[in-house]
Parts: sequence; structure tokens; C-alpha cells
Amino acid sequence: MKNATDLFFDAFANRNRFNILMQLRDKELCAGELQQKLKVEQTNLSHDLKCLLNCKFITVRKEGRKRIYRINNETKELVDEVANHVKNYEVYLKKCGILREEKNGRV
Amino acid sequence: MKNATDLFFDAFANRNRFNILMQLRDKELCAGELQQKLKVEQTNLSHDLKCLLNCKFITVRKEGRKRIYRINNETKELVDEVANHVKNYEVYLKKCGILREEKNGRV
DNA sequence: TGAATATATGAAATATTTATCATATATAAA
DNA sequence: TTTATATATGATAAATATTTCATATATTCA
Repeated sequence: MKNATDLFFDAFANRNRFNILMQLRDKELCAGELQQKLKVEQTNLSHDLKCLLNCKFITVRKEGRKRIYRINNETKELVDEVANHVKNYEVYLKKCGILREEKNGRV
Repeated sequence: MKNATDLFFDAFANRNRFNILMQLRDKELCAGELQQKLKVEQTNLSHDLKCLLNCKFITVRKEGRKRIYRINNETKELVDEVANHVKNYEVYLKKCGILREEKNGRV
């Protein structure tokens, strides 16, 4: 059974969703623009945007047949702080060894 | 292939590891004390502590046959900010619907 | 030295998350 | 009112993370 913290991380700590939030830090964007910038599948992006909307991490407004997404202020601050932490700890994260850094090249 | 942000979230956004960090906000604790407070398996706790150590989220010192763990300051601040955000957004997170809140009761 | 306590390690089993697929809806323009 | 564009939905397949299991190491005390 999940508590609020689990749900928060499910929403926020997801690679694709966090990338969306990172993009939206600077300016609001519509789904199509996000898709181009992030090079993700349309259907995935749509799922992720809905999740971020549900959780109130972003808001949306309609403009013609586009939907323009904007990050909310509190969430932006948290994203900035995480990005900063990651920068400072990058070297340790990369050699953790418990976390799997990447699939190695050999088949 | 994982980047530093992915690794950060793998380490930080894990239920058990984040609970450890939450416990360590107030005071340093040894593994046995964490085990009692969190009611987790010894072997799991040990894996998680190693991960947090590798990532420099916590430090450790020996005392007799115990090992005393302490959270580092920057990490503590981030944990506090996340805890605060979760409190403010709890109501929305719980009705997201994309995030699976819990296994429903029926078998 | 041998037993007891505290903690760590690595591999495999299990569970959960994320991506894909097929398709639906909503708006605009011809 | 049909077609094209932009975006959304839900079910399953595929990938990844977490737990468990069997066992190891390190320190203290008798």
C-alpha cells in the first residue's frame, strides 16, 4: 500500500516525467514541442503529461487545437534543487555499483 | 544508458532508502536501530545503506561492533524539501489515478 | 580459540514500472 | 461532413527494480 511519498516519487522521479519538468523550467511548451525536444513517443508523452497534471506539478491551457503546458512555481524550485544536487554528487552516483549505471556494451 | 539524474533518483527515490534518510534527519543511528524503527530485513537494510554510502548521502563511523550512520547536510535539506512538498501536494497525489495507489482488496 | 552479535555480499526469484500497440477523441479547415 | 492534425486512453509486452535466500566477514567476550 502506497503512501503520499511513494506516490510523489512515482510521479516526480521518473526519467521521462522529470525531463518534461526540466524542459518546462524555462518556458511553457505544447505537447508537440515537448515531443520534438525530448524525442519520446507521442503516446508516452501524453500519459506522462496527464500524470504531471493530476499531481498538479504542471498546468495546461488550450490554444486552438494545441495544449500549452506550464510548470508550477514550487515544482520548478524543487526541480532546480534536484538538478543542483545531481551536479554536485554526479561523480559518486556514477560509481555507486549498486545502482546499475548502464548496460555494458558486450553482447 | 543511465545519466546522473537517473542514478540519483534510483538511489534517492526508493521507498526504503528514503525512509532511512528520513530517520537519520533527527539523529545518527546504527544499523540495528534503523532495523527496529523501520521494520525491514537486515539484509535489505544493509544493501540500502551501502547504496546511500556510495552515493555520499550518508557517512558512517565504527563504534565497537556497531556502525553508526549519519546523513550529510545537503542531503538532509533536500529530504526536508521533498517532505514539505509531499505534505502540500498529498491530496492531488492520492487521486492521480495513473500512479497506482494500492493493490485493491479483492482477490 | 570458539561462540555470539552485528553487519555485509552476491545470485536468483519476484514484483513493479515503463514502453508499445491499437485505437479513440477533439478541434480546425476544406 | 469529410479529412487532417493534435492529443488521449487502456490493455498487454518488455524492461527494471526490489526482495529473498544462502552465506560471509568482522568484532567482542567468555
